[in-house]
Order: sequence, then structure tokens, then C-alpha cells
Amino acid sequence: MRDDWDNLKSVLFVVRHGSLSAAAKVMGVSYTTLSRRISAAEDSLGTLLFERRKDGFVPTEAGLVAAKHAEEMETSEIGLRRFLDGQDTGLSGPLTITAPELLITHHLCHVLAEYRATYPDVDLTVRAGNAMLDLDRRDADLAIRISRDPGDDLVGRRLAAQHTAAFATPELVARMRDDPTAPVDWLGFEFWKTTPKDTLPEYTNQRIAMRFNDMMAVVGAAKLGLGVARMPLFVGRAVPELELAPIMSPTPYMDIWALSHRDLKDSAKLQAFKQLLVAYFTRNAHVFVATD
Amino acid sequence: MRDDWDNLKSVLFVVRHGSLSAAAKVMGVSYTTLSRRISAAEDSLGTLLFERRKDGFVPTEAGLVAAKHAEEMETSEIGLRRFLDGQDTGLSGPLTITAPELLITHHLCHVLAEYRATYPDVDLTVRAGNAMLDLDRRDADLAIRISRDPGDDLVGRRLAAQHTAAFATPELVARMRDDPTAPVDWLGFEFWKTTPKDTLPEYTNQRIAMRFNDMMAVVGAAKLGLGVARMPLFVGRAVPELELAPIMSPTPYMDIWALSHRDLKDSAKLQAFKQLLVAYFTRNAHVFVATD
DNA sequence: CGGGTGACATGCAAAAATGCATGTATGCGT
DNA sequence: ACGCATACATGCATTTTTGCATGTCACCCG
Repeated sequence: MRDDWDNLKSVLFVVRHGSLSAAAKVMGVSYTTLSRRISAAEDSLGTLLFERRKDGFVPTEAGLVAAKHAEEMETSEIGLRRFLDGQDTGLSGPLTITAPELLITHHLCHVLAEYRATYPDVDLTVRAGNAMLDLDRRDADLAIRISRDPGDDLVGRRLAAQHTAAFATPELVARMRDDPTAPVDWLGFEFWKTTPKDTLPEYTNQRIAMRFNDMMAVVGAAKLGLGVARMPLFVGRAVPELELAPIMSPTPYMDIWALSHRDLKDSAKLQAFKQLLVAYFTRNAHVFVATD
Repeated sequence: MRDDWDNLKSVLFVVRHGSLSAAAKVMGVSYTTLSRRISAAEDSLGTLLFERRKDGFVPTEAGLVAAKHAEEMETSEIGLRRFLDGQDTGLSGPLTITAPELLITHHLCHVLAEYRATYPDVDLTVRAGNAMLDLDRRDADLAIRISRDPGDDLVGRRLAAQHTAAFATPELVARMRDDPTAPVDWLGFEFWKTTPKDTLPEYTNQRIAMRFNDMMAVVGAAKLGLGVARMPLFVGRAVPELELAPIMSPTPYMDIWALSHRDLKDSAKLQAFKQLLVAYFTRNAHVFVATD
């Protein structure tokens, strides 16, 4: 009866991380402790939860079920913490933001600096990446994303409209302008089936030279003159080695959104960040779209 | 990060039982420990959960929210335990049954005796009462009830159909038979608005003499000849001092059901009990209905 | 095949949580 | 007003939990 719930938490973490040692590291205890907690949980539930194999603890069927229920418990706990943090009107403590790498590098860094200077007591964590971090599970307090996907409990705020366009080195651009019928090498993404469809009709000789799964890689290749690349306007404009390629006009692309959890709408820390964020994007709206 | 979940459990119990001391008794720890766990929880959540008043710990708004979430966690834990117990094919360990007092007194006691003799290793608990014990929350593994209310996750098995009828002492019955127009005193229930509607038309002079909230009390009053009482056939027939009163014919009443949780459908202990139960009610079906 | 790594078992000493005893405040019934 | 019960605070000794050190086994890699 005594240490029941924490033991279930241990079961969850061992199942989730695959071994005592790995779970122990994450939980900040020794695996010895975990081993004993697992045994205690098994006693309490009257069931074997893990097989002790030479190569580690392997969850039994019952162990998986236990982990599933423990996960529900974790969800409740996370929900509680989020709610309480949402009530927090103080401007100190942790705050986690996630955003695409490129947006951080070129723009968010300014907002971060300003926020840091204004609210030095907030302990700010920034997670770069497009990964679908789970705002419900509290992987982050605020997510900045291209393309809106408002989960049930999320609130979204549109930060900016944006355009994409084609970019290349000045040499390539000059060549393309001189002879539209010359071959055009695209630097594309893995998922591209064909060359972009919204190019100007006079460019009759297009092909995909290489495919990437990462925008930074595309930018690198473009800088070396390996081809022309399609990217958000704000990306291309931030790379001095590249300029707009005439093969296509800037076209509207998905908006940039800030998403956060409903429960956090009263969090002072978060709202302060959002305010700076919106101000920045308002000031710099022109960077993301073609004004001409 | 260390003892988080158990601390939340402590918060739940203190909120639920109103004081450190009361919660401590239920949890089997000292209130000193609870006091410290509460403080730990408050540190971990960064919020005050209880006001320390002279007359005890009073939960704050945040404390109530925390308890609500902890209750969700408890629900998950109970669900886990129920599931695992459901997988249990052993015929030993705890099993809890609930049923109306009268049904236990007159009938279930036989089933209990038989079960006890057949499976002596099962640790059987019987909770008498019509109270709506919560099968989801594991207040009991099996509930025998008049009137079916199949909750979402419950499975029901009809045990018997039953009739109700009017009963009274032989003296009263004789008098009623002699002169249907003489005043008939009913022993009724609190919620009765009028005398029963399905009585024979020749009894023209009926009134409610007394109201009760308990069937046993009604039976007691009826035995003293204070009036005629309506009750399930199986109840009246089991009281030697009473006999069927001619004022009404036996009428169908709500069936008797056995309800249990879906997860327990493979529990050997429970299924064995159900088997004896069904057999008993099948054998004794005639006791619950009027066959003539 | 040896060296390195990861995963776990186990015994023992250190650290932490717990319970007990004692003390204060409040209310209740007579 | 007095004894009695409830509710909690706090210091200290004890029990429990934890971590560390050491040892085993299996695996991977050059």
C-alpha cells in the first residue's frame, strides 16, 4: 500500500526505455532502485511484469498493460502540472518553446534575445525541429509551426503569411535568365514526385537533380551552385549567396502559426513571450512575403 | 522528481477524508508522514495545496484540482488491478460481493455457504446494502441488484423474475377477507404518494398508516399486525408470521440481476461464484414468482 | 581473441523517510 | 470551568530506501 504509485511509474519508465539502466538515467535514480521498485510493484499486483532475461528486462503481457495504465496516470499528472503552471502569474521558472530550425536561426533568435533581456528570471528552453512535439504531453509550452494543426485542446495564433520562391546562386540565375530553354537542375525533397508545377512556362527543360530530406541540406547544395531550390522566402533572403531565381514567382505558402495549450492561456511567462513574438512578426511581415 | 505520484495520492486522500489524521488512518501511515508528503507535493507543483487552519487542512482551489487529477490516476490504477485480477485463473484470494440485505438473509446465504465449502481458499467479503456501490471503482466484484442498470463497462446476467404482493398477519388477512369495505392500513415507503394502484376494486377503504425507508422495518411492523405491506414475494414467503393478503394479486416486479465488470469475465473466482448463483436461482425460481 | 560496453545481481554503508513522543490550539459537552 | 477529543507542529530515534562498489554474463567490433 505504501509506495504503489511510484512503483507503477517505474514500470512505465522501464517499459518505455527498454531497460532498467536507461530508465534509471532518465528518472535520476540508480537501476538498483528501479529493480527493487519493479519487484515491489509485482508483489503489489500479484503478477510478473517483466521477464528477467540475460539481455535485460522484457515486459510481459501484464507489464505492458500496467505500463498502459501508468501512462494514463502520467497523462493526468501532466495535465495537473500544466493546469497549475497555467495559473502561474509569475515571470520566472521554466518555459519551453519549439520551432523549425530555420525560423530560429534567422528570426526567433531575436525574439529570444529580447525575451531573455526583458524577463531574465525565466528559464527558457528552445527545442529546434519540425518534430511533432506533443503539446498535450508537455513536450513544449509553445510550438511555432508551418501549417496549422490545431489539436483539440490547442489554441493557435497566426504569426505571418509567407511565400515560397526559387533561389539559386547569381551565376545560375544569370544563366537561367539568358536561356530559359537550357536545362534547369532542381534541388528537391524526397517526397517530390515531379518538378514544381507553378513555374513559368518558358522554362521548358526542368529536372530533379538531387533529393534531400532537410532544408538546411538543400540550402547548402544551392549555395554550391548545384541547382535551383524552392524554399520559403525568408530562408532564401537570409542566405547572401543566393538570390531569387526567375523561374517562378513567389507563391503563397502555409502560414506561420504559434500553438499552445488552452490551459496555459493565463500563464504570464507564455503570454509575455507570445506578445514579443507577435510584435516581431508584425514588424517583419514583409520578410515573409513578396511585396512587389 | 522522486516521490511524486505517491505524494499526489496523499493529496487525494487528505482532500477526500478532510483531515491529515483521517486520511492517515485510511492509508495506514502517520499523519506526520502525510503532512510531509503534502509539503513535498506542494514544493513539486510550486503551489499551495492546503491552507493550514487551526481546525485542520483545508484544500485550496489548486488542492481540489490536484485531487481531481489524482482521482483520475486512481481510476487508472484501479482499472489496472481489476484487469490483472480478471486474468487470474486461480481460485484463491479476495472476492467481494454486494447484494440487498434481504436477499442475502433469505437466499444468498445458501450460495455463500456452498461457495465457501467448495472454494475454501477464496477470501470472500459480502457487503449488504442497496447502496450503489461502484463496480468501476472496485467497491465490489459482483453486485446482485433489483433493477438492472448496466453501466458502460458492466455485464449483466438475469438471475430471476419476481413478483411483489401484499402480506399481513393471518388475523388481518382474515378480517380483510371477511369485510373488504373495512379500513385497510398500509405500511408504505417514504416515497409512496398514494396507496398501491393495482389492488382489487372491492377494497374501497385504503389508507397509508405509516411510512418507512427500510424494508426490514416494514416487515417488523407487519409482523406486529400494524397493517398490510407490499413486498417482494420471496420476502413475504420467508416470514412465517405473514401470509399473502387478498387485497392484490401478485404482480411482476423488477428482475433480479447479477452485475460485474467486463474485465472480470475471465476471473475464475468470480465465474465460479456466478455459476453457483445461477444454479441456485434456477433451482429456486418458483420462490420469486407466483406460480398459480 | 581481447577489450570495451551494456545489462543486471548482490552486499553493505549512507541517506532519507517514517513513526513516536511531546506540546499547542480549538471546540464540545457537562 | 474542566476534562476530553480532534487536529496539527516539531524534535529525535529508528526503520526503510537508496546508491555505490563489486562481480557475472552476454554481445559487439576490429
